Order: sequence, then C-alpha cells, then structure tokens
Amino acid sequence: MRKGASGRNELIAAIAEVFRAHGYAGASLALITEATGLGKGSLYNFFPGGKDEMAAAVMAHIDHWFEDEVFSPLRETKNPQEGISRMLAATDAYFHSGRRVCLVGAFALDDARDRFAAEIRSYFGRWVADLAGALRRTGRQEAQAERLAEESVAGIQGALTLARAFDDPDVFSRTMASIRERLGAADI
Amino acid sequence: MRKGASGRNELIAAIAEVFRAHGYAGASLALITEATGLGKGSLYNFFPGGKDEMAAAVMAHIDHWFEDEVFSPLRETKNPQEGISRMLAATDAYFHSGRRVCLVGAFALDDARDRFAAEIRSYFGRWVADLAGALRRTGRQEAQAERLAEESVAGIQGALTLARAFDDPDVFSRTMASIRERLGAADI
DNA sequence: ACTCGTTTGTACCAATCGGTACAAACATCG
DNA sequence: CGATGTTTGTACCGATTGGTACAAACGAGT
Repeated sequence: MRKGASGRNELIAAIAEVFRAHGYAGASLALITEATGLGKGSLYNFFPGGKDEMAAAVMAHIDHWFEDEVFSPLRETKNPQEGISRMLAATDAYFHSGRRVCLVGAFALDDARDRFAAEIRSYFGRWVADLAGALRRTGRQEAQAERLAEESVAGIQGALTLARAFDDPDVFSRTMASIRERLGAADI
Repeated sequence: MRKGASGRNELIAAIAEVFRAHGYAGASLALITEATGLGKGSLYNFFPGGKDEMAAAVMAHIDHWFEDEVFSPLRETKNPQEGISRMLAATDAYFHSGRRVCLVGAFALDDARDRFAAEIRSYFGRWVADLAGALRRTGRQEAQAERLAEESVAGIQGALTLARAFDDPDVFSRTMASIRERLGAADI
C-alpha cells in the first residue's frame, strides 16, 4: 500500500460507495476500478478473494464504525438519554441526513443476504439490543423497551427508503425528529 | 398467449418473484427463463423491450394491485377507520406477514431507482397521501395526519427490511400491530 | 384440410462478467 | 548501488450477460 496506513480505509470507503449505489450484483469490477482508480491487479492484490472479500471488508468496516459511534455509546454512556442522543446524532451524520443509503439494509433485501446473513443479523441485532438496553436504563419495562427499539431501527431504515424514493432527504430528517421524541419523551 | 387471458398475469407474477429475490441487476434472463419455464423466444415475444419492459410490467402490475387493494380503500371507504383497517389487512396479506419483500422499496435503494423513479415516487406518494387523507377524515389535523402517514409507511418498509435481516417474520407482525394501534387510537 | 398469425426452441451475437497470470515498475532498506 | 518484496498495468481466460434471427411447431377460423 503506497499511500500510508490510512490508504486501505479510504480504498474500502470508495468501494463501499459502489456497492451502495449499485447493490452487490450491480457493483461490477469495472465500476470498482473506476471508482478507486485501481486496476484489477491492485484490487486482487489487496483482496485476493475478489468481489466477495471486498464486500466482506466493506461490511466489516461499516460494522466497526457503527460499533464505535452508534452501538457502544448506547451501552457505555452513563446517562442513557445521552447515549441515545449520541446514537441519533451519529446515525444522522452517517446517512448524510437521508442522502445516503444503508448498505446493510440494501444487502438484507437483495440476494446478498444469503452471503452475509450473519453479519446483517449481527448489525441490526446489536442496534436493537443496545438501544433496548439504554431504554431499559431510562426506566422502561423490558418488553416495551424491546418493542420501541425495534420500531425505531425499523423506522430509520424505512425513512431511508422513503427518502430515496421521494429523492427528498427531509423525509429522513422528519422521521428522525419524531423518533428522537418517542425515545426521549417518557423516562417513566 | 396459449393459457388464456390470465396467463399474462401469472407470467408477470412469476417474473416479479425473480426481481424480488435478486434485484434488478441480479435478475438474469437465465433465472427468469427458469422461473417461468419460457424460453427467450417467448419472453421477447411478450416483452419486446427485454428486461426493462419486464420490470416495467411488474411495476405496473404491483401498482394496480396496491391501487385496488390498498390505496383506493383508504380514499373511498365511507368510514376512514375501516379504510385504514382494510389497507393494513391487505398490506399484511401482500407481504405474506413479513416473509415477502417490497419490490418497489428494493428498487428504490438499488440503481433501478433511476430507471423507475417516477413509478416509485408515485407508489409511495399515493400510499402516504391516501393514508394521510383517511387520517384527516378521522379528525386529525393535516400536519399531524401527514406526519403519521409518512411514519407508518416508513415503518412498514423498515419492518420488512428487519424481518428479512433477522429472517423472522414476527418482527413485521409486531410492527404492523403497533402501527395499527397508532393509526387507530385517537380519533380526536 | 388449409391458411394465418402466434408461440416456441435453438443457434448465435458482441459485450461484459469475475478472475488469473505475469512481467514491469516501484519503494524500501542494507 | 544492489537486493527484496510490494504494487501495478496489461493481456488474457472461460462463462455468462442481454439481445437478435429465424424456422419449426402450434392453435383457431374457415
């Protein structure tokens, strides 16, 4: 890797955008070559496993980012309401306020789900479980916390879909505001 | 068409399942041939425009079904609460209680969105607008009705994503129950 | 039985797919 | 400078892609 230690992360980020825009099947090596400026020789040098390994690396990269910025604040912040606020802010930033799509969600719909079933399940599973944990710590009952967490994550995913469908990021912002309210309101 | 008038609808339904399972890019003619039992000769006889026309026919087919079973009850049922109930029941039936995926939603994420932007926007637009109309007729204020409708449709889409991700249709059923409650509760 | 339009299978096309091979160009370090 | 391991571009591979051509098989009407 020529460009120093951060080169691989930037490379993975560039590849991620291709998968995001075209899905697994639609992300051809030609598109990846174009997006990264790297020929097939380099690509297969960094990812000997080919397209599959590239997608796996992208998934792992996303997973780490969410673990650090979204999930772990939910678990480890002393004040659960602050953890929830941090997760909402990070989520909003990550999805560029609705202009960006969730690759894991897109893979879940597509037949890439079979390939990455474990990673997809783990990603959403931790999101829901960690949010439910924070909600419990605000005083909510377990069943209610679980349901609210599930609905919130689903709401975020659905809002991303609708924002893309309408080509209108405001849909996402409005839904995020509403979710923030539902999650914040009662700490009964 | 040999098999009578309903043959085309069945053909479109079979093709729809291929797009649903593999996305636009992943739905190869080989898969469509296999799923329909029809050779390329027949396929291009019925859809001279090729894959694009097949996808367009599938989209139109879905659009008509939702118009008849989901949107129009929202607009035309005298009692708006009954219209909402009918739309929820039809939605649950269509998505096989969470075991089936929303093709329009999947296309919205994928790069098929560019091809079918108008159809996708119209589909979700009518869903939200007609639901908001019914909510207004229950006595809600316009702004609140609009927001609730948008969140409900987003919630349905997100629940489909999560149900696929967890491979657990119950996620969808739970979310649908919760949406039913939110939509039914107050007719203030 | 004969015709006529539809439906079907097969063979074929150029383009692109993901992937491999490998030698030239490179950076790094003694 | 020379040696060594990494990075890169190019050429190539068989398989598959979406799409076309077309003659044989078919069904319905007379």
